Amino acid sequence: MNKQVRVRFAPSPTGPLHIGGVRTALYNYLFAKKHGGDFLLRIEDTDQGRFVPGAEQYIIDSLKWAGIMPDEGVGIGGPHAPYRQSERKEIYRQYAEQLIEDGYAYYAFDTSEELEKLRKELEGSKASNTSYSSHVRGRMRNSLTLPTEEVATRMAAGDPFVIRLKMPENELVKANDMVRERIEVNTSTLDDKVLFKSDGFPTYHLANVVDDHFMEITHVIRGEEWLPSLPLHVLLYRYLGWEDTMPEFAHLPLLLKPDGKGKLSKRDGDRLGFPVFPLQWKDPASGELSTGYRESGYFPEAFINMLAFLGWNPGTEQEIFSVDDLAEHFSIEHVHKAGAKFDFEKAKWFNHQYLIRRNNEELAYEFEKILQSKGITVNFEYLVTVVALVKERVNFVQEMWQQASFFFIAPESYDAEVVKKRWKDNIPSLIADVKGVIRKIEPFTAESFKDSVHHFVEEKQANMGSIMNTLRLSLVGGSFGPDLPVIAEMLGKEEVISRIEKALATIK
RNA sequence: GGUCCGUUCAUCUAGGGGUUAGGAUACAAGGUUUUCAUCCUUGACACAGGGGUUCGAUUCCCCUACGGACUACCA
Repeated sequence: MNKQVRVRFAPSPTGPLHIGGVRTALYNYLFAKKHGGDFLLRIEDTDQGRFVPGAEQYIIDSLKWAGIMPDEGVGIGGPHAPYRQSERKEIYRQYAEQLIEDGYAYYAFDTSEELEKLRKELEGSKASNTSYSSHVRGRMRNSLTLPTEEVATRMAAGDPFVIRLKMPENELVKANDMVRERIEVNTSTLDDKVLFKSDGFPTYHLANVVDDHFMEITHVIRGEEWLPSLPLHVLLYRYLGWEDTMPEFAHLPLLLKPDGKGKLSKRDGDRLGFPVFPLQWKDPASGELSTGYRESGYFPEAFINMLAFLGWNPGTEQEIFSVDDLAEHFSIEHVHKAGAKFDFEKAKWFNHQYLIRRNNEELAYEFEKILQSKGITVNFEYLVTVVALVKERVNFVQEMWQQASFFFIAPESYDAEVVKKRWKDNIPSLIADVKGVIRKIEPFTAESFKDSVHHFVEEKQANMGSIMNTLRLSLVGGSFGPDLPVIAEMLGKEEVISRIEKALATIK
């Protein structure tokens, strides 16, 4: 039975998508592409209380930026529309009711106070199962304990109720996980999960199973936080009569904090100074702004490549993969079992790798935008040459400014350390002499500049290092940058002379 | 507390009953670059611990430790 592969990414619009979510989406996408299947985006907005305006659009925009385009789903449509669970609300209740009819679920009328009381009592006891379960359901207020008439009366009166799964006692549920293989759990350790809430919405567990079934999902690839509820989901498929078409499951390792322990969170990004979101996000409630990978200068391809390697590897030593390459080589078998600590240094390295592979025109185009924002306009050909000279030295396009600003404007100041180290007492007169030599160079090229300076140094029996480095200091303002003769040629004779004069007049 | 999952260099990871335990990032040293960066070479750095099974265990099993997730009318 070679069914068409169909996978889904099903986030909740409760805030900005964090990079762990993007990775989950990515793995789903890669799996679908690898198998020629479909990747769908479903929005799980069954919790009205946690709904955050803008979060859904943020998810869509993030996926788009990352190049993870769904084949169907919210914002796209498709044969199983709608893909937003709030718009599918009417579908779920009948399945919850069906479970009750078949004896697998029941109505519960317990108030939150009663539930709170139960929780306190159970936590204080030595009970191995401290939840609403088969051990206690017999003494709670539900359709299993209440007389049939009272249940009917309550229902007719519109009393609030939930529908809970009647978790069987002492049954071994066997489930398979593509990453971890066999998982076995005794149902006595599980609880009677709420499937249908008193506000008329299903919980994740019900909605997820119903939707995955009707949307013909073949593989559920999701975060490891769902592993504990896998047995419940398996039971749900079984009780709903869908076990023969139940999808396969793969639970992905979590993304952990770079330092210390625990799941990666927004706070870590703030604390350690790196983005945890793909795109910038402004919290609608607090107005707080969080930066994103896009705004930090990451190429989406580099971001994706970096993310792909957090928990997966190709089994070879290749590390640079385009999205298409990833799709071709991806396999669940190579997903690591343990959580991955996020390594920001490696993320930067990935971006550098993509940056140096980009063609100069494209980079020049990006860099031009930054220059324009600083009020600098410059010949594009010149810019392409500058980019070619500095691209190896930066991780991000915006870093080109600090590496190349001297190509556009004369240094405003001179690196104090370099001045201290190089600008000795004999330098000003030597540099003034070099200036005279430079003035005579014709034509003014990197080659002729180099030859003239060499010749000068020999004649004066001066120290080459001190001349070149002080010239560099004069032209760029510090001890960095590409080959000095090349810089000189780019700048042109007049500019070089003027910068030397400025340095002579300014330093010390 | 309970349930489940996990544990190879600092980090991401490969491997897998017999290996000099491999690669990448970061780090260090040297070379190249008369600067810086790149680049090249080299270096240091790991199988959590204890029991088994076995001729042999880092690899398989058990226990412990540690870490994580879950334990809501949240997903």
